[in-house]
Amino acid sequence: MPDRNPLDEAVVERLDEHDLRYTSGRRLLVRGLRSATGPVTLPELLDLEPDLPQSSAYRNLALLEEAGIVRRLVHDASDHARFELAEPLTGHHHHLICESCGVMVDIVLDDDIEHALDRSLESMAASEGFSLRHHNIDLFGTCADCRA
Amino acid sequence: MPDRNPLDEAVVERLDEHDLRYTSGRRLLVRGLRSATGPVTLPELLDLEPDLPQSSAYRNLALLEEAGIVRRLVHDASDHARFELAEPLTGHHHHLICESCGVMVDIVLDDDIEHALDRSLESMAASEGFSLRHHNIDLFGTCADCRA
DNA sequence: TTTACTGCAAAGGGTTTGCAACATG
DNA sequence: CATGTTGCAAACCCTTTGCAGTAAA
Repeated sequence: MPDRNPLDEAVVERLDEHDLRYTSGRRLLVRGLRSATGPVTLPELLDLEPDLPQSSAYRNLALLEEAGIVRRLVHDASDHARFELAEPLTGHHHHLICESCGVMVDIVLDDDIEHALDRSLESMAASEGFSLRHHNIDLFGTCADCRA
Repeated sequence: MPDRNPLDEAVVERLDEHDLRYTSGRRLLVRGLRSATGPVTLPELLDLEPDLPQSSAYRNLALLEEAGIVRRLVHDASDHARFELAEPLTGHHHHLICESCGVMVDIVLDDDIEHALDRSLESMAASEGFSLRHHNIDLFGTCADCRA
């Protein structure tokens, strides 16, 4: 098995834990997701990797999500779900979303803001009786192209 | 028209601006949304207000959204969209979501955290060429009932 | 009385699944 | 070879819409 890189290693490890094989279709999915600059819809993914049949792509994205390799997102303005590689493989980040064209871009906040926020969110959750697992921040606005 | 309260006044004002009437079905929707402790799905709303027919409820929620009275949310874990009264009528807030049962609860953050965050998010957006309109924070965890 | 609105039933459309053939380890 | 996986096509299910009748201002 040539061409192994750190991301593939991590993917294979998670696949093994779930008795899943790293088939050619799953390789294409991972390659397509990695080549994107943010979460992509299924049509966008099929456009990046045209050899993927739709039903297998959906089926494998669901399996990869269960294995902790993929994260599925839904965004109010789009009919399609969006997919990205999971944070353990890519690092904690948030999303900037253009309300005009729907494009989604990854962003990373300063550590000190993240920490201050974590503390505040933790206490809010506790006061409602929740145990907190993680948080999302979505920023909505208009991208440079759509304002041009 | 008796029984007007401040919320109804604000609703009527927005309806008028959009040439929409405050019909009995729309009153039931607003009453149902107001009685909930967080965003609700359509089945939940029909359960709160059983006299609402499904198609009219969906149709009116869409119109009320256009009029700035209702906000529609989609949440990864649920097949159904969720609806709440829009922030101009209720105030800025975020959501705490139970990953086990799907329930959504409104929360309000401290002003100083909101302001620090606003500044940070604004500069992130600007560095990507976006003009920022608003932000969402979703907290995911497990509610007290589901941990019991 | 004009125009918006209602509710039923049927269609729409992204996503999921049954099944028989195929690949992987 | 035993078991996971594929891809087509059909089903699913939340949501939307056409239409003929009704209610609001």
